[in-house]
This record gives sequence, structure tokens and C-alpha cells, in this order.
Amino acid sequence: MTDDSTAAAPSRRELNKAATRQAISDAALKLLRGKGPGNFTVEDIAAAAGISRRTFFNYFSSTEAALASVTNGFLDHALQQFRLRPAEEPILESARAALMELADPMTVAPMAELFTLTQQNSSLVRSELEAWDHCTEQIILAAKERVAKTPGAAIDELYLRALAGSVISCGKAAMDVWFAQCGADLSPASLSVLRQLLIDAIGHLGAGFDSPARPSSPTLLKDRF
Amino acid sequence: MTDDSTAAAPSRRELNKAATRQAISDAALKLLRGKGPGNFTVEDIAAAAGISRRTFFNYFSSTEAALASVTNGFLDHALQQFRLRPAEEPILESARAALMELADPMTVAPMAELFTLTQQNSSLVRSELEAWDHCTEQIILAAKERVAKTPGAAIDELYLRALAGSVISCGKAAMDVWFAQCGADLSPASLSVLRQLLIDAIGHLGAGFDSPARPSSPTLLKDRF
DNA sequence: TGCAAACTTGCACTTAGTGTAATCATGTGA
DNA sequence: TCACATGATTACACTAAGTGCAAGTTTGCA
Repeated sequence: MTDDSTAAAPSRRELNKAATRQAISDAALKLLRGKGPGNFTVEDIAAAAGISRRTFFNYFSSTEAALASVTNGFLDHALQQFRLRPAEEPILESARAALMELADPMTVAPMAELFTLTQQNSSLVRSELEAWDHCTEQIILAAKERVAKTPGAAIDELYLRALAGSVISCGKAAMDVWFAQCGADLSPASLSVLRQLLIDAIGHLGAGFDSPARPSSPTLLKDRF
Repeated sequence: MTDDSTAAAPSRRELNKAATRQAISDAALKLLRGKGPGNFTVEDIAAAAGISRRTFFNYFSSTEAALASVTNGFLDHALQQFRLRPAEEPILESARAALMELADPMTVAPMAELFTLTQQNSSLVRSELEAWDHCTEQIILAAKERVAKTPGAAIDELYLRALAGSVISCGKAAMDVWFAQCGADLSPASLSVLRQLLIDAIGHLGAGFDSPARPSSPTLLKDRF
């Protein structure tokens, strides 16, 4: 009666845990939508997810952590793309390619919603920050692994950390500007704006931010501000 | 009997508040030194500062916030330097000059100590992140004010945010590498290492991170790793 | 001096987060 | 199929964070 058709057998236990975890996140997001940040408790989430308060804390350390799964999913997607890039490629180019993936509708949609719901709430903003920082560390790790594969190359810790941090900052800047301009609009036009913002931000980074003060449009569509 | 010898008269009230605020921060730091992160409560801090628990919360919203005054002081110093730079100067150059100030012994000493005491404690690390982020926003604001003074110039929001974030990331990267290399060592030699790291990080940024993987020393002292 | 505004404090209350032990579900071997 | 070990859920109790409120205290000002 057991389902052993697949190789990497996810046991009943693992499935249950994953389902519970998802149920908690979903419940938290639903409450965020319905009541707004700060207007519901862990107990509310637990009730909505059909579990006890104590079990909630077995899965997440706080309300923010439960909500952070959205951001983490978003950033993990980019990270995954980064890891798929060829090892010979310059890190900056790999990062550029990875960031491009963020402009995908399916990927950015939950993030866009969370962003609108989160605005002006300090504790949620803090956990967002933490997620971006975690992603930075992961990029550093991935880059180190990549370099470790190449026999002759040494790694400059400072170069790597400064680069990873800057790339993430550019991604964050692009997202911020996009939200400010387009809100949670997910239309093709809006997404192409986001794509362009990501390209421009990384472009500035690659060019060493050489233009002191930009008088007008560097590439395309930059009005409505 | 009142002290009205100075112009911008700080009233008795203001002085008391400032003193209390400082007493709380000091007490918190002393407890952090003595007991380690997570091993003391707000009540302990209040008792050590000679105030009630309730009053603590009139000044700070949490233990972390009380400790954050160290980081904020550190970053405010850089920010202040940034604001003092001439308006015609490229922002990147102003930022470089401001970051250099962080290698000053008096400025960096409390930060270095906090860093060693803070390591491995997630909630303190989070409030550090918040402080760096706050500094980024302040830089953006300062840069906007600067541009507003120059009549003809428009500002590119993306350029500004990406640049500010990247500069801060470089500062953070330099600090991280410095701590990893030198710990809380504040000797002139150690400080010159920090200064060099800050220069190199901003150098990488200004050069668009063009070197794919750095085989050896870009400027000076880069061994011991 | 006396009043108003600002600051401090004690108290009560809600909620977060954790340790513990009992209970329930799942996987495993005979 | 049963028994048993292991892992997950839960109730309960407890500490501590954070907040609202109202009474008391200090400071500023006329």
C-alpha cells in the first residue's frame, strides 16, 4: 500500500512535515492579507493552520520566520540559477544572469504581494533584510565552491564579499525602485520595467558607477517618476 | 543657578534624558561584556542603570536597540563626514572619503568590541543589519539633498540606491574581513590593514569588479590569510 | 510661588518563546 | 499482524518582552 514508485523516497513523515510547514506559511500569509501586519498572533496562525501553538514553534521561531519563506523562496530561485552558471564565467556575469531570473512572473508574484503587505512594518522589514543578507552569504559560499573547483585560482575574500554584497544591493535597489514605480503590478509591461531596472543596476555596478549624476534616460523607459 | 553660557541651550530635561539614555546603553554593554548575549534581561539592564523596567522601554524598544547605539554612533560618524563633502564631488568619491573615517581608532574601537561580543547571536546580528540599512537610507537622503542644491541636475533613483547600497556593502565587507583577520586588535598596524581594506573594497567598486579572480596583492599587504 | 507639561514609575495585562512530560503517529522487524 | 522504537503533536507551566494606564514626581515658565 506504500508509494515507492520514486527513487528518493520521501517518507510519510517527511511529507506530513512539509505539508504542515506549508499550511503554516499559507495561514500566516492569509492572516497578513486579512488583518494586516501586527494584527494577529501566533495563536491565530496555529488555529488557522489546524495545529497547536506549540507545534507552530516547532516549525518556525516567530511569525516573521513563517512569512519569510516567501522571500526565501524568491531568493533561493536566484541562487539556484547562480549555481547553474558555468564555473569559468566571471562572477559578476553569473550574478547578472541569476538576477534576471527574478523578473519571472511566477517567481516575483508572491514577493510583490508580500512587499505591499509588509510596507511600514519594522519587524517584517527586518526579516526581509535578514533574508537578503542570508542570500549574500550563500552567494559567497557558492562562489567559493566554484573557485575551489578551478585548480590554479586563489580567492580574494574581500573582493568576493564586496562583490556579493554589491550585487545583492543592486538587486534590492532595482526591486525597491520597481515597487515604488509599479506597485504590485505584474503586467508584462511592468515586468519588463523590472527587467530593465535589474539590467541598469548591474550595468551601473559593472561600469563602476562612473556617471556622477544622471540627467536623463540611460537606456529606455524611465519616466513616470 | 542655570547654566546658560552656551547658545543652543540644552535644557535640564534634555540633559537628563541624554544622560539616562547613555546610562542605559552603558549598562547594557556592561552586562553584555559580563554575561554574554542572551544571558541578561531588560530588568537587569534597568537595575544596572538605576531606572525602572518601564522607563527602559520609554527609551528603547528592546535590548538590541539599546546596544545598537554603538553601531549607530559608528555609522553616524561616517554619515556626518559624507555630508561635509563638497556638493560637486562625485558621490562615490564622497563615500570613499566618508568610509575612510571608519578606520579612526576612537571611532572603530566600540564597534570592534561590540562585534566580538555579538558574534553568533542572531538577534544582535539582525539589529546590526538594520543599522547598516538605516545608514544606506540616510546616504540616499543626503545625496538627494545634495543634488537638490544643484539647480540643473536630476537624480536617477536607481543609480542612487544601487550606489548607496553597494558602498555600504563594501564598507561591511571590509569590516567583516578585518574582524576575521585581526579580531578586535586596535594597534596601528591593524588599523592600517582596515584602512587598506576599505580602500581596496571601494577600489573594486570603482573599477566595476573587473578582475574575475584575483591571484595576488592588488596594492599592498594582503598575505596572512 | 504655583501651574502646566514632561518624565518616571508601578501595576496589570497580552503575547512570545521554551522546557517537559504525556500522548499519538509512523516505520520496522519478527 | 503485532510489538516496539522513534519521531511528532500537544497541554501545561513558566519566564520575559512589550504596552496601556493612571498616579506620582520633576522641570519649565510666568
